[in-house]
Amino acid sequence: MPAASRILLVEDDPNLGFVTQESLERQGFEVTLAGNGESGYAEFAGTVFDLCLIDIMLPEKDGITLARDIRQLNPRIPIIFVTAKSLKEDRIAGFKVGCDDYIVKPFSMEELVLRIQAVLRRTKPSLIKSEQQQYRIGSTIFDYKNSMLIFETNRQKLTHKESELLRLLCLHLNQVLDRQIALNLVWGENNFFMARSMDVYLSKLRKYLQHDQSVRIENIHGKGFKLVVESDD
Amino acid sequence: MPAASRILLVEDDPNLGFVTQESLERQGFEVTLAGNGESGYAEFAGTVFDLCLIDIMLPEKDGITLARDIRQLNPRIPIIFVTAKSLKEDRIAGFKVGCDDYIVKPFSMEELVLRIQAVLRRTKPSLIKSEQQQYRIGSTIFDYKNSMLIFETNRQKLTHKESELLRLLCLHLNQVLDRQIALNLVWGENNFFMARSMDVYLSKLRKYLQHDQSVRIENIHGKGFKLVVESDD
DNA sequence: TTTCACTTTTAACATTTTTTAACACTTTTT
DNA sequence: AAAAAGTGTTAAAAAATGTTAAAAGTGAAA
Repeated sequence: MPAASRILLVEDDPNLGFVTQESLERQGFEVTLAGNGESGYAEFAGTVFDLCLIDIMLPEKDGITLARDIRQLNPRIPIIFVTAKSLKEDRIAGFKVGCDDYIVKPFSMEELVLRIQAVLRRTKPSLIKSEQQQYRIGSTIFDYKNSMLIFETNRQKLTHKESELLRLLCLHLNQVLDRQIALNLVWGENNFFMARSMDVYLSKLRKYLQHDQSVRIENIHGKGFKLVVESDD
Repeated sequence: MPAASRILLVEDDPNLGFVTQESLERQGFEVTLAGNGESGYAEFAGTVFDLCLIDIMLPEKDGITLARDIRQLNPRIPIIFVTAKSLKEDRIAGFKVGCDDYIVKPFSMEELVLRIQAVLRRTKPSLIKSEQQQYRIGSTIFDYKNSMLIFETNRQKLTHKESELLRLLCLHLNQVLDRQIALNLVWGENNFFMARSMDVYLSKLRKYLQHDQSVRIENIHGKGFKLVVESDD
């Protein structure tokens, strides 16, 4: 069991800060919360972190400046920016290239956690090497790395999007996967047509899994989807 | 471990300037940022640099003038120009001859870094001598320097473009190589026909590598390609 | 210069992946 | 109950990719 990833969270809104800290700690991260850029910098200078989560709009020392200063200390530290929706396109284009990912307020903890894990998986593979590349869905095996579903002697190759969506469902096994989150993470955007496209993909995944009686993809109306596996204990 | 390459970046847009500086520093370069031609010239006169990255459109002293003045001080310094897309063809043709490479805004940091490395490799081979000239792809050896693929007793000579494309894939081993970036770097332009041409090359590379069961070139629809090597650990 | 060998691009056609449209059905709201 | 919103499914359309072969380009040798 690898040590927990250490996250520096810099957020000036105390409420959002506490809630985020708690949620991330519940997910097994070690989180240090700083309320402004100055103390964020001080924390970073004094401790070793695996990732920084920085609000762009900070009083005094803004997030981008802080990120620059932090990178001065450690050029390779992964940084995720938190931005308000109101930011102009060009401003976004500007900082996009300077960070590993970004998330738009208001965001769900679930999406945040998934983004953090994705960044850590890319940048510090050793930290989450234990992450499984194969998922067991009832008596079906989902080989994510090779985009393959294996049931008895049948092998079904999956396309990239099928594979990404199914992986998200697996990560939420027997829990609800929120529609918006899935759209943001797999399709990158969130409009009517992409939503319909996702429905088509869910239909495909259901077809691939239909031979396995103990498995189904349920819809929670207005919320999302749940990959349900009946336990045969 | 060679010392970091020192880059003089002259860019008047502060946001883009900072972001670019950060990203390059993250890649291990030492970057000095100047906000206009005058201070750029002053910096160059006072310090030793390995490469200059100059925006064409600068207030007061424009990029081309600055480059000329800099070359007066050091005729062999590599220069990369940054240009806006709007520039007229003839203007581009004009400055192309005066620099080692150029990149069109908006660009991705990934592409910029690859271009810088390519220029340094050409002009200051000693600075990145540590760069490997041979890549291991599964049980196949790719000898980039000699444009040769070696598998057991088979040797396959590669053409220049085959070799460049394969090298890019190797640099992104098990990661996605963006289509646009590959096109910009290997073909220099990015249109329908060049894209089709690249597909033909990918097909050729697949054929060369097909004997090696642990190697494949995957397509990520709409994104790019990934050279995947199954680890046999 | 012409020829030859080789590289690269273009064209053509097959296939795969993704999106869009259409229609039936379900759930929630009014 | 009727209307509206949401979902399930299938098929068609559009876009992207894989592959092969012919055409065009290139440079060196005869």
